[in-house]
This record gives sequence, structure tokens and C-alpha cells, in this order.
Amino acid sequence: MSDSSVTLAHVARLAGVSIITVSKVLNNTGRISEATRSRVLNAANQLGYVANSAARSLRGRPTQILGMVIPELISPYFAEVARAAANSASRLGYDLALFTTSRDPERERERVGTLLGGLADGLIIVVPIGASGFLATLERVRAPVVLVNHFGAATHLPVVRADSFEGSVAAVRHLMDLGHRRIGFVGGAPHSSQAAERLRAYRECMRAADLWDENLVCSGDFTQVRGFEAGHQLLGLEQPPTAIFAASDLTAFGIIDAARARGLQVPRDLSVVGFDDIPAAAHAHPSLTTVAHPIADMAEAAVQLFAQIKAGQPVQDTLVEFPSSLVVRGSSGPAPKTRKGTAL
Amino acid sequence: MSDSSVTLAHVARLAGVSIITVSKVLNNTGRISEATRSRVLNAANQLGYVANSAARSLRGRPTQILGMVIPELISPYFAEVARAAANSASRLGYDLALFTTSRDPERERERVGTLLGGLADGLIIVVPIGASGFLATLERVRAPVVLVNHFGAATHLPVVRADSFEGSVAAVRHLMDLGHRRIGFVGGAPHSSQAAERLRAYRECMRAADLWDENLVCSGDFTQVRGFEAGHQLLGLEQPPTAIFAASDLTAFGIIDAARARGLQVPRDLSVVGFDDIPAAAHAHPSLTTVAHPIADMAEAAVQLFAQIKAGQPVQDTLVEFPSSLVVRGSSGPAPKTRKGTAL
DNA sequence: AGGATTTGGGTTAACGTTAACCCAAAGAGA
DNA sequence: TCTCTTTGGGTTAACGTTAACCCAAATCCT
Repeated sequence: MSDSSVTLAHVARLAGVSIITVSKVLNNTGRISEATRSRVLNAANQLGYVANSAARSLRGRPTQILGMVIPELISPYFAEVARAAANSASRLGYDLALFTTSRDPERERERVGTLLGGLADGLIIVVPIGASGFLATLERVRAPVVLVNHFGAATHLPVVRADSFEGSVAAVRHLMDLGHRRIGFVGGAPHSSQAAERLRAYRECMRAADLWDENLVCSGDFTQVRGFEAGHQLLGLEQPPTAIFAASDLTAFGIIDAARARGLQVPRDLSVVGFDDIPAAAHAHPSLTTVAHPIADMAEAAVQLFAQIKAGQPVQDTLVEFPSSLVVRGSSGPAPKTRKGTAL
Repeated sequence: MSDSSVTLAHVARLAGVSIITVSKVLNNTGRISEATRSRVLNAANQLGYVANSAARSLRGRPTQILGMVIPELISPYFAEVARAAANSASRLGYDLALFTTSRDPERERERVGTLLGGLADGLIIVVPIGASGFLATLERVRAPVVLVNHFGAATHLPVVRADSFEGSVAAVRHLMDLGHRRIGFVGGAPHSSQAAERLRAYRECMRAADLWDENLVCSGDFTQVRGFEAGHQLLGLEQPPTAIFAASDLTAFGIIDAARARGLQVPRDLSVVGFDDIPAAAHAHPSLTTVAHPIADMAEAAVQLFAQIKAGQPVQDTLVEFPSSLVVRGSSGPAPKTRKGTAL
């Protein structure tokens, strides 16, 4: 009864009308009598007709598909961005087509080409974007393109992003206020601008307080596994930190695991602050002190911006920035007396 | 220099040749002299030409896009399936376009229609599929369709899935062997066939050992938050369990958090076994005893199956099933003496 | 040198859909 | 009765790409 390659022609034949009449009925355009209309609709249903979106797109019709290019899906952060964007898109009648790039600039470029080549009506790109020449290419594209979490070169494209700097400063200050002097840092992915912002905030705070020590900084990749390793590395130092600020919640969890494995209690012996405020942060034990990133708001704003541009309101040089804010929970506490003494 | 709507015609004009010549160069078909070829390639590069995949697909050419429909992205399980599939697809020269359904059967149907309507060359559907009539529709589709984790009605479509039953039996037996008598269960999402399999295995084991108690079963949704709640619920019973089998690793983590919040130690006071063996399971503290699900193998197999069918080897009634296996780690241990006494 | 082949490239038509017109037939107004 | 409008529906062409032919000019063979 139904087949993948049912075309307007098949429906038209069954309904005994012309192709264009079927098209008109299905698109609610033109003048069609009630009798014909229902005859056509019946035929379409019976055959299981689905419009070929390739042909439709070729004719200039929107595909109602919003493309999203995202570095990866494993981290809850990106997964949450994708989920929130899919929800927002859905409310506006769009399907979200998700492509991952594995941070490969060449593939990224190809995918964007494919998506914009008649497949999607617009694009939300969650940086990092590879080459900056690519940015110039994107600016010339006709379809709406929105950048999420772009911190790099200036662009005319609309950008939605969340601050990482202020929230990180708040996190480090929070630890200092608790009396911590040796505060470690475990970073994020090497090319992530968000990770760079978090490191920058940490560095400036530590230098301003004259507490900077290169040994306290560990590279990372946002993962829990890496947090576990980095935690062991930092806690194995001759003068180990009494607090660690992690560039992601998962990394913070890994650090807490490492501390436990070494017989330390959090927050008694070690304070840990994460970043992102993923759902698990509130429900872990101890609950995680972290910096909340308004992921859902960002995704929603990006989709809204896309819809606005699509609707004909050309937006340029738009920057929507959401603040990040410290959420104090159970994983941070006063610096232990003994260690504090050691560090001074 | 580059624009989204650069067509063959633009390239042709710049290169001083006809449209078809450009097409031939770009597709490596037909006879073209070296001089012309390089002139065309130059022009294409200069203009940043990208083939319009809609037009290409309309002409019957493959889009090199493999569609994947997945219920959600938040759980590491599905995220990992998506990642693994994207990797496998990439190796075969395909891009993976990911669509989420939020378990809405109507949208699911629409999306499949869109994808197969000239957008994707094939489809991998990670169940649950809504209506069973939908299955019949899918069977008539011309493009390759592969089902992942389908446990429902019989179908002619190829199915790739991982066993949940045997692994769950092994998990419950493991706990029994450790001396546990009151073993709790926290389930997965209501409509997940995998969750149903896990519950079925638990129920059969418990009944066979005459240990079944309805109060020990909690509904769940695979999340950590739900695990936390369910953990509190089970541990708050008059006769609390000494071990809990969770339908997912995240849920197990939530249960462990709940146990800690109640002052219990894992595994001394409570043994916990998860399901999935997500990366964090090995690195948590204590490390998580769990049932390993061969996610990457499944995804790889599904993509391979798709490629095979696409290559013209029609596969029907194929069922590829991977075993699940118990991984014993640190979160499970002997039943506490006192509690064991209580339960007897 | 004359026909047969190769080389290099162009013409035509078609994929499925739809926007912009067009045109009969029926009803309305005088 | 004759035009004027409305109704209902069909025709044509075009989106960008490519498969299947076609045709000149150049090269080859005997």
C-alpha cells in the first residue's frame, strides 16, 4: 500500500486529477473544491505519500530542517545543548539534524557545505570552527547561520554564548574566601575557547592573589576519566592543593573519585568546584559546587535567532551573552588547617 | 569570492566551458583533457563550489548521508550509540544525520518520511518504534533500514541488538552468590524493551530463588536523578535490600549517592550493580560492577549492515545479537552478616 | 590518402515539486 | 442575451544536477 517512492504523479492518477492539483491540495494553495480535496487527501493517505524534500528544496521551498554542527555528543554538555536546541526547534516546527565533526576542520567544512546545499534551512554551529577563513565563507552564505559559544575572531554572524570568565572568577574567589591558598586547576579540551576562558580567569585570580604556581595546572579534556588522572596527579604533588577548580562537572567528579581512592574526604580534605551544573551535579554525594551555564537558554536563543533571520529580519553583529553563576553546594568547604599551614 | 548558491553554471562560466564539463570533472566521469580539468578545478575552488545535494539526490545520486533516529541524547547510552555509529559511518564515507524523537510516534513517522524523501541514503532506527503499523511501512521502503535494539514484533527488516537478559541473569546470580537475599531492582524507561528484558531477568531469578518481593522493585527512567530517589525509597523500607541491581549505570550512581547520603558504605553495607558499562563505570570510586553492553559493536554492525544492503546484497530476516557480560568491580561485595540474618 | 577509431567536449532530457499563468465552465448582473 | 466575475482546475517552465547520446576534430591504420 505504501512505498518510499510514491510521487505526486501516483497520487494524481489514483485521485483522477492532475499533478498540480494534488500539490495544491497538499500545500493548501489555489482554489480546490471540497470534493476534489477529500478525494486527493484520501489517495495520498492510501498511498502513504511523503513529499520528496530534495525536490521541494530544489524548488526553493524550505525543508523545515535546521542543521546543527557540534563537536561531539559524549559530554553531557553538548548533549544537553543538542537536546535543548531540538526542543526549541521542534516548537517552531523545525526538525534538528545533528552532525558531529570530531573537531576535524576539513569534515566540518564539508558538512556545512552539504547542509547548506539544499538540505537545511539554516545552521547552528557550536564552535570551535576550524580555520578562520571558514568564518568568512560562512558570512557569505545566504541561509541563516548562528554561532554558539564563539569567542574567536570578530564576525558579522550572530553569536550566542555563555560567559565563562565571570563565573570562573567567582568560583576561584569562593575557594579563596574559604581560606584555600593552594588551588589546583584541571582544564578542558585544548582548542575549546570556553576552556581557555576558564583557565584565563583562574590564572588572573591566582596571579592577582600571588598564589600562582604552574604545577597546580593540569591539562584536561572535560572528561571524567581525565579528571580522575589529573586528580591523582595534583594530589600526588609534594605540596598538594587543598582545592581544585575543574573546567567541567564530569572532570570534577573524576577528581572526587581520585580523592576518594587516595583516602581523602570531600570537602573535608579537598574542596572541588566544577563547571556546567549538569543535572547530576545537584544529586551527587556530596552535591557539587559548580558554575551554572545556561545551556538551555543558549540553545533557545540560538534557535530563536535563526527563526528571526529566516523570517526576514536581518540581524548582524548580534551578540547574545548569558551570564554564568556560581552555585555553592556540598563539595566545597573551609581549607583544612594543617594543609593551610603547609602552604603558607 | 564564495557564496552558498554557487552552481555548476557559475563555475562553468568562469572556466569557459559548459556545465556538463564541470560536472564531469567534479565526478571524474567522461573524457576531459588535463588542461580543462585543472582550469575547472581552479574555478570551482575559487568560487567555493559545493554541490547541491538536493539536486543530486533528485537525480538519483546517493547523498552519502546516513540517517539515524534515536529517542534521546541525554543518556550516555544513546550518546555513545550515536558516536560509535558516526565513527563507523565516517569510515565508509557517510555522514550521520541524527534526529531525536522524544519518543513521540507521530514525529518519528514524519521524520522517517523526511529522511527517506531524498535526504538520506538509508536509516538506522534505534527503537522504540511507536506503532507496529509503522514497521510494516518501513518494510516497504526502498532504502536500507536497520533496526537497533528491536525486541518487539517480528519483522523482515535487519535487526541488530544486544542481549539484556543473560547479562541481567548473571548480575542477579552474582549478587545471590555473594549471599544477598534481599536484592532490589530499579528499572529503566517504561517503554524501553531493554528495560523490560532486564526486569524480566530479575523477576525470573528472584522467583526461581523464592526471593521475590514486589516492594523491592522500583520504576525508573535510566537517569541518575531517578536512581537517587529510588535508592532512598528502597533503603527506607522496613526491610531494606542489601543489594540493588539498577537498569543503567547512571541509575546505579544515583543509588550509590543515596546510600552515601544515608551514611551507608558501598559495598560494605550495600552492593550495587549497574548496566551498560559506560566509561565512567570503571573510573568511579568505588568502581562499578556492571553489565557491559557492546554499544560500539552494535553501532558498527548496524552501519555495516546498511552498507551491505546498499551495495546490493539484500539482507532479510537478519538478526545480529551481541551478548552482554557481567563485569565485576568494586561496588559489589559479600552480604553484610546482620542484614542477612534479618532477611532470612 | 581514405576510412576507422579515439579524444574532448557539448546537447537533450529527466528527477519531483511548485510558482506564475492560463483557460474553460458556471453563475451574476444589466 | 451579452459581458463580467468567480470557481475549479490544468499548462508551462524552472530549480541544479547528471545519464545517455551525439558530434566535430585529431589521430591512427593499411
